[in-house]
Amino acid sequence: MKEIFAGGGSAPAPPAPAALAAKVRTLAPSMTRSMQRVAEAVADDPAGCAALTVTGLAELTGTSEATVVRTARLLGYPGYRDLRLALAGLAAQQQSGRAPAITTDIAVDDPIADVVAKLAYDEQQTLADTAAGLDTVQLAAAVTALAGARRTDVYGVGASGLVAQDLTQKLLRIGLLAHAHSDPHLAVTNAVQLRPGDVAIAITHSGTTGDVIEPLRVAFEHGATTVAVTGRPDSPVTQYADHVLTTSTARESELRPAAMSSRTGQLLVVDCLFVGVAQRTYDAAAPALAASYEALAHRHRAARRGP
Amino acid sequence: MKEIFAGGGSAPAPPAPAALAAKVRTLAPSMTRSMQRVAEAVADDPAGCAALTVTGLAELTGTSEATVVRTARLLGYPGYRDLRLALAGLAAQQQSGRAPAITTDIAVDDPIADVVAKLAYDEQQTLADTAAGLDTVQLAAAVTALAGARRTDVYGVGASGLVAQDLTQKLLRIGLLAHAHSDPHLAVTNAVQLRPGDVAIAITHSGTTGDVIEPLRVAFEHGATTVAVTGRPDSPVTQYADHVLTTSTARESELRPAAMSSRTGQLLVVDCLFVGVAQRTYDAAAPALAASYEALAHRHRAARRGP
DNA sequence: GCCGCGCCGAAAATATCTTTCAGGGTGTGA
DNA sequence: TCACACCCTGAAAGATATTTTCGGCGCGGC
Repeated sequence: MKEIFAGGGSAPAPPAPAALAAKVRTLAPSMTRSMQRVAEAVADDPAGCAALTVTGLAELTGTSEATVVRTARLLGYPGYRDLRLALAGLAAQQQSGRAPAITTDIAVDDPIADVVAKLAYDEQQTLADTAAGLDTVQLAAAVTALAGARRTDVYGVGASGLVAQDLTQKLLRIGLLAHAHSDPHLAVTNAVQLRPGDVAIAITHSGTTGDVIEPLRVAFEHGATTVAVTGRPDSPVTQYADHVLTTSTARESELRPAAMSSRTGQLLVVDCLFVGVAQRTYDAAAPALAASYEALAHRHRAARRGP
Repeated sequence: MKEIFAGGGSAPAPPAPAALAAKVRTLAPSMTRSMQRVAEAVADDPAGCAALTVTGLAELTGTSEATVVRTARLLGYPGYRDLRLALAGLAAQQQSGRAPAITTDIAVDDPIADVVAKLAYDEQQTLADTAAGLDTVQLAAAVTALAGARRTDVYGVGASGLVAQDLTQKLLRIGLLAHAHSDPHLAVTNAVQLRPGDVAIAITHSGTTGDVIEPLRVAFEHGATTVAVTGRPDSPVTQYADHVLTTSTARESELRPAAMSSRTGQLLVVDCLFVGVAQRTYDAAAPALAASYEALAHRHRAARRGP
């Protein structure tokens, strides 16, 4: 984190320290075939690849040096040299730290205890990857925009719609004006009302959901500050986003649809946004939170025991 | 050239992985003045040195490249390149080792990066705790009931309402008849329709939410199989629950409302239920999942590039 | 004071990494 | 169906980084 370059234009993208496996999964879909081979080799055996030179890795993956360098660039490093360094770090972490654990997928005949263990592990992994890959500069910018917004609209459909609602509920609790839209038509008609100083947030894992992109585009063109929460930082939705917050993409499969693991990462991002805003507006947020808690008290029955 | 084979027979010592600081101290007495300066710099700030080239490190220590290489050799590495790799690994290890220090609560003035780390850590903890505390027998029973249910009603209000909707969405996707109720009146009027063989699920963290307990009670009294997903296994809601699924309760505080961490555990339970049911009804669930995926395809825009 | 020993750094030699450029494949539009 | 354009891909040239070589210089012994 203390990297030398203070540089800093728009998106310097800090070289991932240990969020590499996550980044590979996140960016893999936007890679060409050859680059995917390289990325796969790297994610598969960080230690082994760290011991290889560009030429070695190129030969191993049956590609050329140029492709290896290109892949390193795509992953956010200045060149292969730095990727190799990060790889060595990752290898060390893996060796010393946690066990590789359960790498297998969920099978149809897995006992229920295994299902629990695998799902829990997977979601933990998603959280760790998302946290590691989250661009705190973008996050801070989004928080600032939210904290000062006149109103905030959040777009999401399907599973992401629930995440949108979750964010809205939280923001309302601290006194902010927020609304979640899952109806594409209403979303667009509302987006037209937005103006500079307002905030629009689109939540979509694939980044290609037209029903969510469209209102964000409208909001963007009306001058609102736009934020995209997506698992694909190069997807269409980011075209209209001032700030992009990337969630991790975990393995998915037949019994484990994308919606399941993506949701976990999205919720973490949403929580971060919420806490960030609550910090910024603490004087107003704290009493608002207390008040909303108080207001619900009478709807709870006394517990048999306990506090 | 020598990169490939570790060569052989009488290799005196494999490159130290992390025992570098110790090695420096051990070998320091046998070093020349210049080499000591290099070794000291390396032991002092592995991360910083890993970012430097031979020339950079030589300048930093006021020595020459040759000396740096000689030092690397003395420490047991083939050359500076490999020392640097080990250094990067060491730095990564040190950094990750520092991570568990985030046991403290989120403060108002925490930098955003800390917020992300703390939230992620907390939610991971919640997942681990929930997975560990989940009664697989109860879970299996609930899955069996769900898989054979004529219809399923899920009750939840507030943040838990979103979890209820999440479960409903999933069950619908695999062809089960499910409905989420967050309106207490409608929930009760629907609960009256339930009969043996049907399933009712109540989701409430505190276990004391009257709006959720009431419909579950009605369902229970009408002979439906009832399930409670709650953080308090001894709370009122469990009175009317045939099966109780316990979620973990993480720390909460002013800036971290209960809704945030409880939701994570609830979603894990919901995911487990879903996967469990999908396993049991695989022959019907798999094509249903595929179909729902297919149905959405045309609502996605093409990504900028693809595999 | 002279000599030998070995540490030290500048510069050459080599390996490694990066960039450039042109060939080839793929999908698209006519 | 054919032609076009785009973009992936790898070979080789160009730039950096690392390693080796070699001669100077200080230090202690005689």
